Amino acid sequence: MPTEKAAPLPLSLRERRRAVATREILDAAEKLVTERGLGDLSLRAVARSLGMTVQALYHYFPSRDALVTALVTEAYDELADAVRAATEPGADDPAVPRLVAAAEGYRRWAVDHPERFQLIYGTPLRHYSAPAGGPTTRAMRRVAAVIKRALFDGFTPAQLAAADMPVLSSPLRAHLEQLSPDSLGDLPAPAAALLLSAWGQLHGLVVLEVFGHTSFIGDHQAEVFRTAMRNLVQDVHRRIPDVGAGVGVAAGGGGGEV
Amino acid sequence: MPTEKAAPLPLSLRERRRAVATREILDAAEKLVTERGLGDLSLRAVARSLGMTVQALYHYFPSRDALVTALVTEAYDELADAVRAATEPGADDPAVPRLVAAAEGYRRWAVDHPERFQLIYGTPLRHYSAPAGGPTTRAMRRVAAVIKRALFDGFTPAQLAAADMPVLSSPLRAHLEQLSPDSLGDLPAPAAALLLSAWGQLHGLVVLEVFGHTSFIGDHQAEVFRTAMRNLVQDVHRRIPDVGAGVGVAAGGGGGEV
DNA sequence: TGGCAGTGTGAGATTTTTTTCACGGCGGGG
DNA sequence: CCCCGCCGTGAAAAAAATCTCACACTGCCA
Repeated sequence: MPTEKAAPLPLSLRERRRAVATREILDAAEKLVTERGLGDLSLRAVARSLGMTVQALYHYFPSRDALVTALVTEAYDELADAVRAATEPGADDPAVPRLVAAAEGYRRWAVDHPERFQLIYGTPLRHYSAPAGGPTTRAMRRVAAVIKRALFDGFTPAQLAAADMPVLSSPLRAHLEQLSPDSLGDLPAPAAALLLSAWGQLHGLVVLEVFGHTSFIGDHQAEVFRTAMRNLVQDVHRRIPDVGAGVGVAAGGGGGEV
Repeated sequence: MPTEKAAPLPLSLRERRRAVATREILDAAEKLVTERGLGDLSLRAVARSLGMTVQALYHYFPSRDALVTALVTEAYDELADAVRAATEPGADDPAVPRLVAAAEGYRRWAVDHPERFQLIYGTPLRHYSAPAGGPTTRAMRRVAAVIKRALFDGFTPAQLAAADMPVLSSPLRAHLEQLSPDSLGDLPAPAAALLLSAWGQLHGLVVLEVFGHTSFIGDHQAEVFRTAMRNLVQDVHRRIPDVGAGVGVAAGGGGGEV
């Protein structure tokens, strides 16, 4: 519930009841999705599972798509929170690099909520497309921001600017550096490209697992993922120079400090 | 059409017509998917676009799911063919590493056929799940096999066995090496893990792009992808020792073999 | 040449979906 | 205190989906 903060506004009782009801509807929808699967998501089903009639829901959501949009947004937010929580200090073994912790938080949430992950990163709903520039887009960026922090916190802008990356074309450099600062705009172009690359690897393995394309690995998914992420950290550190004080980078050359 | 090979069997004319009709149905379905989107895929729609009635289709496919399975299988096969073709010698600039060529073939097919890619790697169809161990599974493995060849052809088993990877648990090693040889069973465990990692990165970037999560990159998707893949090749080569010629790790600088 | 299998149509049963409209009760704010 | 608005139900419109059953034509195989 990241949406309740410092709001001691004199909420009318009416509004409180409305908020509660809305919350119940969303919870029912999420429960329905996790239990019966994405294919059975419909206003009717949600209403049934609440013991209400379909028409009542229209007092809370103007259309089915609005409900879906709310669900998608919440899923993004929960994913972002999960990753953030996983990277918080003391959350885990401090010997684990931040990026690995973040990646495992990402994967953990995905395998714990496969349907909702598919809701976000698949396209499982007929005739639904997220409103352009809507809340889902913003929530999406929030996830990216969390990953960005997990990847780059602890590095100086100078280090990032000197990342060892192939030469990028100047149009691309310009485009990347002109983006909104709350997405990737505050990064030097090579660092932005590096982030995309890392996110790609992270996301790719999770997607393959959640969508069942690596089932032949059996019970060892977690271990495979972890080794891949350790390698990723190594590779990233090899590309970011150690000007001045290198903290975590000892891990880079060594790979040793298991 | 990878399914027609050395089959001068005395096909009955009846059977020929049947084959043609089946082919037409599949083509119509694919056209429909690419033009109207995945949400509108249904037997009725396919029938309409062929000027036939729904019931006739049941003479060719016993159910909607059977048709979908055929579509999925064909999509896998086409993807595999596209990757294979991209890696064939002379297909492209020989200075481009094989893995990069394969990756770009993979991406190319995905962005050229986004709906069919989503059909494979998303879950866009209500109440459809592929038959376990069915043709889709085999077609899936074919894709993996092509990528495996693109990654590892040119390396000796000794090199692969000596890949610089974190220590894998012995259960995992055992599991990986006991897999069927036509998937990953013929690889040393570290190489198998490396393949999964590389496939993950490759797939992840493509998925993010095709599903619209990196639209902020605009027209530069291809360039971002290409640099990421070049880095991937570098990283892979850094992990596979160059027994004999000592070029390997110098490649850190030597991404230069452009 | 005779019959049957293959191929198509017509009609329909059944289910499900989203969404709108009209109406009733209850409670809270002016 | 009273009225307006919120919240819920009942009924129904409109559309679309899969799949079955009975029937007709046609051309191929024996």
